[in-house]
Order: sequence, then C-alpha cells, then structure tokens
Amino acid sequence: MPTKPINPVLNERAQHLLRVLIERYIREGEPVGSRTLARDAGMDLSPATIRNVMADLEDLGFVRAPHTSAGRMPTVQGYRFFVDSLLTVQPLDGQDVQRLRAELKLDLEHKDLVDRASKLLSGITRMAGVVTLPRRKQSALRRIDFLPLSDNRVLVILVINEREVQNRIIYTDRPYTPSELEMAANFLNEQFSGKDIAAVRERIIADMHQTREDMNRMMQAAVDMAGQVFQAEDLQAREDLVFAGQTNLMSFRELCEVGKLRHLFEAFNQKRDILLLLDQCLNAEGVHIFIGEESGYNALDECSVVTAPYSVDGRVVGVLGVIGPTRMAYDRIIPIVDTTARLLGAALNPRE
Amino acid sequence: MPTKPINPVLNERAQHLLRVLIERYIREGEPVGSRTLARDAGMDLSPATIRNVMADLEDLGFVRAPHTSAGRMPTVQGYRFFVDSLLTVQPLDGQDVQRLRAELKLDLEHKDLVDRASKLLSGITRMAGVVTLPRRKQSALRRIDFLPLSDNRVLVILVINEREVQNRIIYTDRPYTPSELEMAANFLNEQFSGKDIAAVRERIIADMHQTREDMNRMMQAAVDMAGQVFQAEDLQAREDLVFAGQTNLMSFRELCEVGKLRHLFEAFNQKRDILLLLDQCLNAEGVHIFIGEESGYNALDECSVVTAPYSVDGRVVGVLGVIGPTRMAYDRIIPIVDTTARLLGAALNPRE
DNA sequence: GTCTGGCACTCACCCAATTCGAGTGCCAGA
DNA sequence: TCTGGCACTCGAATTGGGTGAGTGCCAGAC
Repeated sequence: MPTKPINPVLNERAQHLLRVLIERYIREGEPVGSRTLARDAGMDLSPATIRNVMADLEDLGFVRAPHTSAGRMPTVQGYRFFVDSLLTVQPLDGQDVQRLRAELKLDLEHKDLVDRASKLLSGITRMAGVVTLPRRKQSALRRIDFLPLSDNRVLVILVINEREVQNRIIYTDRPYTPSELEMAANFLNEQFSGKDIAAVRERIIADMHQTREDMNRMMQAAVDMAGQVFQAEDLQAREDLVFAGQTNLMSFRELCEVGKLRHLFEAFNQKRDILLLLDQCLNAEGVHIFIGEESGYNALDECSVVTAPYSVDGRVVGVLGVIGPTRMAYDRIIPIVDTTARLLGAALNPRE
Repeated sequence: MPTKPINPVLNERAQHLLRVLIERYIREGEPVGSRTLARDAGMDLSPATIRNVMADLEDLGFVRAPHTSAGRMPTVQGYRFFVDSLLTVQPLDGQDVQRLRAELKLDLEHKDLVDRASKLLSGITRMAGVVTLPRRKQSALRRIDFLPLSDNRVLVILVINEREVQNRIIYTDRPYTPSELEMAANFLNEQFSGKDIAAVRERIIADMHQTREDMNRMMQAAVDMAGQVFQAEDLQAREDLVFAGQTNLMSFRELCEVGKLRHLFEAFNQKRDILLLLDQCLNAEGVHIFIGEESGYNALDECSVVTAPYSVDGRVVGVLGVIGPTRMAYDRIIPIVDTTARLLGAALNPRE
C-alpha cells in the first residue's frame, strides 16, 4: 500500500485548509477570509500564502467568494469533497441515543413508529425530518369480509398481512343478503387466503373474463365483487411520506426568503419529488447525501438531504432522512440519520 | 319600520367614506389618502372635508394612519363594522360554482370529500382552506371481529356506522383459536350490534367489574377483550382538520415576514388552536368571521378566518373555512365559504 | 520553487445629510 | 358646514464619505 489515495489535484495542505474553512463556515455561516483561516488552521502560514491556496481552490471550484472583497465559502463541489474525503463524523450524543431508543422501542403501529421517527429526526437535528412508510415485503391477503349496506352497496373489509386492514365500498347490481355475502366471502377466503395480493388480482381478473360454466351464481357474484375490489390500484403498496419539523427550516437565514420557502413547502406538500428523491436511496448502502442542486429539484437548491435506508429482516423497506440548509453540520447529522434508520428498522422488526 | 338601524355614531356619509376607503384598501393594499378618497368616493367633497371625516373615524377607532403623513387604513374594528354593516357580498362566480358542484358530488369516502373541499377552498380563494372532519352523528357499533395473530395478539376489527372501519391490536393472556375468537365475536355482536359506542363501552366496563358467576369462560374472555378495545379513547369521535394551500399565504406581503409565517405554520401543524377556533363556529348560524386578533390566537393576529358550519340531515357535523390576511376580499370570500359548506353538507348526505 | 510582506484596490456596510412627495392638521373665510 | 390655503411631518429614496475586511499581485527572502 504505497500511497494512500488522495485526490491528485489537491495536496495535503490544500485539503487541510479546505477542511478548516468549511468547518468554520458551517459553524459561523460567514465567508472565511485569509487572515482568519491562517489563525484557525494552526499551520503557521501567512495570510498571503493562504490567499494563494484559496485562489487555487477557487480555480478548482471548491470555494467561491460572494464578492471581490469577501472571504471564501464552499461551493457544492467543495461540500461534496468535504463530505466524501475530509469528514470525520462525531460520535452520537449520548442523550440523543437514549431518546431515540426510548421512543423507537417495539411498538405496534407502523404508522406510529414512522411518525415518531420523523419527529425525532426533526427534533434532534432542529431541521426537517422525513420518513417513507415501510413498504410491505409482500402483501398476503389474509382475509376478506363483506358487509351489506343499503342501496346495493357492500362494505368490503380486507385484512392484509398481519396488521393492515383496508376497507372500501363497492356497488352491486342487486341487493345481497348477509348470508349470501358470507358464502361469497367464505368462497374467496378458501380460494385466496394467504396468497399474494398481486397474484390474487391476476387470478380474479382472469376468472372474470373466463367462461363461467363451471361456476355457480354465488361464485360468479363473489368473483365480480372481488373484481371491483382488486381493480383499485391503491391496494398496491401505496407509497407515502411523513414529514416533521418543516417549520424549523424557516429559522435558517439562507432559506428565509419567502420565495424559496414557498417553493420548498410546495415540494413538501406535493411529496412526489421528495419521494422520488428518497427512492433513489433505497438501494444505496448506508447514508447518502444530496448537496444543493445535486438533488435535481429546484426547490431543494439551497438544501441538503441526508438519507439512509432502513431495513426489516435484512430487507430494505424504506428510507428516512433529514432536510436542512446546505450549510449543516454534516458530522453531527450523519450519525443521527444512520442510527435512527437502524433503530427504526429494529423497531419495525416483525415478531409475528 | 320608521328608521333603518344605523350605528348611531356614524352618519351616512361617514359610513360611505369608510366603505370606499376599505374597499380601496383591500384592492390596493396601501393607505388611502384624502385626495384619493375624494376622487373615489364620488361625493363631490374636497380632500379637506374628507380629512375631517377621517379624523372622526380615527377617533372612533375605525381607521388609523401608520404614520403622520400617510393615508388611513382600516383597523380591526373598521373591518368589523365594514363586514357587519357595509358589505354587499358578490354573487359567486359561475365557473367557481360549477367547479364546486363538479368536485363535490356525492362520493363515497368522507375523508376524500373533506380533502377536496379543503383544496377547493384554497384553490378558489388562493388562500388557505381548512375543513374539520365530520363528526359522526352517533356511533353505532355495527360489528366486531377478531382475528388471531401470533404471540397472543389479536387483531380486532370494528365496523362503526355504515362506512367506518377501525382496527387495533390487543394482547391476550393466552392464545385463542380461531373458533374461540369467532364465538366471542358472535357473542359480542349479538349483545351489542347496533348499540351506541358510548353505551357499549359503559356496559362492558360494568360487566368487567361485576361478579361473573353467570358468565361462562368464553363470555368472560369476550368481555375482557372488548374491555381492552373500548378503553382506548380514540374510539370516541376523534377530531381532526384538513388543511390545503397553506403555502398560498406566503404570497401575501402582510404575512411574508418569516417570524410571522413560522408562527402561523406552527399553528397549522399543531392543529389544536385552529380546531378550537373552528369549534366555536359549530353552533353559529351561517358564516362567521374572525378578524385579526379577534380569534384570540397570536399566530392569527394578521389573519382573518372566514368559517361556515356544514350540516348533514339538518345537523351540524363540521366546520370549514378559509384563512387569509386580514386584508382580504370579504365580499368574494364569504359566498365561496358559504356555498362550499352547503355543497359539502349535501355531498356527505347519507343515502344509506 | 515556495513563502512572505507590502501595497493598491475593491466592495459591502454604516452613518449622516439631503431632497422629495404624499398627506396631515388647523384655520380663516365663504 | 364646507373649502382652500398653508405650515408641518414623516417615510422613502438618494447621495457621499468613511471604515474595515479582504483580495490580487509583485518583488524579494529563504
């Protein structure tokens, strides 16, 4: 192992200076000048020397000066390099770990856990937290029930997997008696209980189009009703996000312009873009970070998103993350996101 | 009917001027000076005269000048008087009515209708819309079902009224077989189906404390399980709000200071205060308006809230409204809120 | 070649002075 | 009771000087 892998264009000294600069900028939020940096860096260099290095870093696109006579601040590429090569993450604060453990202990409702995780992320980081709902590993139909309402309407209750109950109302062409409905339900339960939803759906649709000689009237009715139920797309794992602490973002000076805020909050409301972004991290190993425009969504131009997938039973089922200004304390945020993902996964772990 | 009721302290002319002033201020958003008002009022009065009247209106607290040499703008009391006595509401725009009718037609899911109503309110008014979920008139237990899970856990499915399905998981002291659970469910259904939830709850709790000589084991188990289910408070009509278009509020110059916005959005997130506010209108007849500080919540100091209760079957079940800056076009907003409330009520009307 | 001190220059920011204009209050007279 | 006139007020915009932080560049030292 002769030489350690260093970005060829950046020597040790430049890297160190970049690192000190970014750390200071993240702390103070103001462009860092050569004199300050000379003092901070602890390298016994004069400001003039620092200026030369800065000029190089600027040429390489790692820092920029907001105007002629201001200090330098990191660019997106600067942050990127910092995060990839220079960062040493802080160990997670003990109190925070305790808090996470305490609130993310095994609990019953998935939705509730996700809510909490999201609130914890935002609470601990003082930024916005976001968590995707866990997708089901597989959706086995556990049971189907029919309940007659008035006016040829029937309430259908589906139990999927262990915990999830869905219900919908369908219209029938004639009124059915409770016992007819019970028979239909029994028929369907016998046929499909334990099967995967997608498979059930296919079967049902096939059955509906098939010749029906071999079915009696009850079976036909059952299949028709099931057809109505399973046509709806939202039976498929409908994806969704839970946010928390969006308002925290209003405190950051770099975001507090109304126009930007508006964009950002509209993105939160629509959810779609954020969801797509998080989905990109489903297959990533561990923490993934989008800095500024890297996300590809204008609304997030001034923001960074730190994400981590979470898994149940070794299978990734969702992603969580933190959204904050580009200038965030990555060294503190990363382990928070990482740990939260781990603990959420553990809490969701099925003991069923 | 000799004299029409006029606020004694304000003569016809002053009223007219106040009205013109407020109308203009609402349109333009800037303090109105005497010269402008003289031109606008169409009364052939000189600015000097107007000034005298303005001085009176200021003494009475209806208008105020932000500084010595600025025009006048309405105070909360000014708006109040305007809304109560001077306002002539606009007929609702035809397109808007159509849109409301089209989207609020009879539909199945309450939640869905409420979502739509909220989006419509915000979409048409370009402000924030809010709708409380309809409370159930009464909560009749329609059916209860038990489904065994692993580890002594049982999934309980409750059907309440016609459309609503709730589910929760309870822990039992020993595993039950499906048939045991079925018997327990049958027992409970026989006893309680059709009864009001609150009544059921009372009965169950009474049964649990009572001597159990006359119950067999199955009945005891059933009552115990039901006890667990009905203890949860959220079986009671849990109240909730649906917002839409909050981000619209970011466009208004009077709200676009970050601190205020933050307060406002935090209030939206907590929901509680807004809910309490809307609840005050449950018993009000028709449209009710809170102007500025009248709401009693700091977060809403710069906002007005226009609300209307909506009813199903002649019974008020919820409230909806629009939240916007104090300086809003009340004449346009009021009929929108009013009509939306009526149409939402109609759409929710049970045909069951 | 690398580092450093020196120097001229730039630019944001602050402060004070100035002007401008819209609007007011008050008063005397119709 | 209304009006025109007049002095006055105040915010907003403009200008200009001063300050300080910081830069780029260059020539000389190591």
